[in-house]
Amino acid sequence: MKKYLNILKKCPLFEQIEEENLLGILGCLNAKVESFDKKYTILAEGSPAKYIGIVLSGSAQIIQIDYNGNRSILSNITPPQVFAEAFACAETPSLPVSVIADEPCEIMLIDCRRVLYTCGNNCFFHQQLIFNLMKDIATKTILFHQKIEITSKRSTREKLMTYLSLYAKEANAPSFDIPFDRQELADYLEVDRSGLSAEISKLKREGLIKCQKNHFELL
Amino acid sequence: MKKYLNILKKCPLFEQIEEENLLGILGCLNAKVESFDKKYTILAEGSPAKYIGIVLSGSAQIIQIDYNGNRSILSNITPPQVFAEAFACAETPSLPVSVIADEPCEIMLIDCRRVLYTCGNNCFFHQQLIFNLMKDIATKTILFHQKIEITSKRSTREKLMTYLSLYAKEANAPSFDIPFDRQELADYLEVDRSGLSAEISKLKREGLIKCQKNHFELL
DNA sequence: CTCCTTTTGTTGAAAATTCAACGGATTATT
DNA sequence: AATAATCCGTTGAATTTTCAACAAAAGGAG
Repeated sequence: MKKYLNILKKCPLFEQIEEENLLGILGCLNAKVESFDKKYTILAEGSPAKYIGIVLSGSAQIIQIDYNGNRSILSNITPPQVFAEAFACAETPSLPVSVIADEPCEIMLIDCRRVLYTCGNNCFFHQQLIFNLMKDIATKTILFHQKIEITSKRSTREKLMTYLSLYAKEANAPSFDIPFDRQELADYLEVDRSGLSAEISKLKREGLIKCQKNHFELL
Repeated sequence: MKKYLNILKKCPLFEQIEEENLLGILGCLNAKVESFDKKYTILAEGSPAKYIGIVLSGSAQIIQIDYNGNRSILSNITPPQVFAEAFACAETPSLPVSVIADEPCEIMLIDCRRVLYTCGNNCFFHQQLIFNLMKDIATKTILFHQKIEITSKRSTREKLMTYLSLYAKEANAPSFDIPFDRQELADYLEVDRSGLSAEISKLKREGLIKCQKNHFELL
């Protein structure tokens, strides 16, 4: 566990918690670490929503696949972000999404009941964890609002430009790398891939953006 | 305040709080009640995100209007639901949405700092409120997932059927009233109103649904 | 370095959505 | 009860998106 401390102390779940207490807390929470290769399923849709996940290395995606096989990407998560926490905390019986390794990654899994309910020991830290979870879930809600703002646009062009503008604002720079390849970006924006490629080319020709692979620049 | 107790004791924010303590807590939170006529703005986009709202009577809508004037409806809220709590708890500087009265309504507004931070008095209840907020925001996140699941479908028909199916599941009945008129439903599904009307007619002709105004039945 | 796989851009045709406009129906107002 | 305002379904044209197929480019494996 020790080698993960540098990541974990930056994790929103452990905000305001002293580093020297962290190892003890992890023990009390019965935290486990697992490794996953690229494309492997970390948490499967339909399985019990009892775990709070933390990305320690690599990256993962939250996805949903409908009965037609269409993939929808809800978000991309990187260290030291938390995932699946809302489902666990809302005590949803089963997960409505899958979490997939986007590259080889190490994931910490914590049974949410260990976080939400006290265990009888000296659990001074529970209140802080619950407060942190509340903040974290609230922040995620904001991100979902952004995704809805993006996908509520009616055209591929507007969806893309809204996404890029928000990303630039977040990155605080007009030039940045996005965490998606073309198909993934299409699945995030909820549009057709070939149409998206065509629209990117058009925006380039019009001199509104520059783009090479997943590097974009707003002009 | 007394006349609102019956609603407030059912409010997710006050879960597990004894009714006899509620009035005192409301005082400590400095809760205010305001009335709004239909179509009036309860909280405006861009204003500081400091209030947690509770619908005491009537109903309200969370909406977003883009630079083209297109309205997007994020959700419809009825008593005793809470709103704007995620923005307040995430300490977002300003609201990215507006809250509008959908019919005449009474709204309780609470400054979120009174909830999140202790005031020096006998604030035994803060921990419970924070726990309740966490649960409530987590539940809202699930609802956003549902909205994304609906709007990620590529056709008006699929969006509508997904919406109706989820609504029927929620209502636990094949027949139900939705809280939207046609234009509002279109703005929730993120589609064109006239196209939506046409699609509803088509589904009726095909015998897949029955519908009169805002009453729907899945066949 | 070569072969194989995956990703990406392009194209054209089919299908769907949007848009504007209109009339009928319903609801609210005076 | 009459009038005004709003809501709703329909239509056809214009625009967009989707879909399928293909070839070029990039990346990975041996």
